[in-house]
Amino acid sequence: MVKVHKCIVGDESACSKAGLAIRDTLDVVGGKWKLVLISMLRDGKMRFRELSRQAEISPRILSKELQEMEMNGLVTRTVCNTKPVTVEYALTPYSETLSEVIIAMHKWGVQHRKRIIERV
Amino acid sequence: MVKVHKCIVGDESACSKAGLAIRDTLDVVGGKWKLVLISMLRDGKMRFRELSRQAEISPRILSKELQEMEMNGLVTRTVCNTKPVTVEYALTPYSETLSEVIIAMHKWGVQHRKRIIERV
DNA sequence: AATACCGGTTACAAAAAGGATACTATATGG
DNA sequence: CCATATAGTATCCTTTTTGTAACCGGTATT
Repeated sequence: MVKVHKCIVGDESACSKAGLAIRDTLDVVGGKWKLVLISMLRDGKMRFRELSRQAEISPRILSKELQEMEMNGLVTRTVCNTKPVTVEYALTPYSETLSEVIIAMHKWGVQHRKRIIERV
Repeated sequence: MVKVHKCIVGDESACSKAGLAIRDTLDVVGGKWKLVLISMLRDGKMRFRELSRQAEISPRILSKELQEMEMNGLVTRTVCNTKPVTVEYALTPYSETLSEVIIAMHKWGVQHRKRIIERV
């Protein structure tokens, strides 16, 4: 399940110009939910239902997203021996390499919202 | 065409937990192409065909993406009085507020690719 | 006239993403 | 026995996104 874009050797310029690195990142963390979920999990581990409710994401999609993120080494899935079985999702250390991205996007979202609202 | 997510007043916690700011950012700059195009335009203005060829993006999609980015104040479109009419697309000053995001994603893409390749 | 380049648009098709609903199975409390 | 809660899965369907191919109007070259 390794995803990296083809890059012709010696064609560095074209590759970098076409935003190869950006596309690699988007392959792992693109889409509507992954960055949002990671952002939420930064406050601490959460259970499936909890994530589903707070993000308002359907179980089907949530399940799929979490599996993909697990495969990419971004989250761990832990089954707990509780009365009704619960499952905890938590970020891995590797996911912390994404913090710059998350923080930058969070900051931008906040300032952009201000910009939009202030000029009503 | 203003896009910001609803946020119930006084419900700050739930909103921030659900990654509201991240979603706002993704609304403007999410999808397969916008960040790639901005990243390319950071090296200087480009014409329509140039962008289309280098990014390997079809004219239809490119046109749509550029229009959306123009509406969001991220790029400018300038028609030039040349032999066959050419059109230049360039980043706006506002788009520079995205540079942290772009740089972070670029860096992550590069390091992630390394990580993937080194453990073949 | 024929060709080719520019910046697109139109019509159509395919694929990916997302969502609604119901349902599995286990277990607790009433 | 019934309701509720847990974590999902299965099925079906709609929406969004992306792509392909052809084409237009204009200009320049051959």
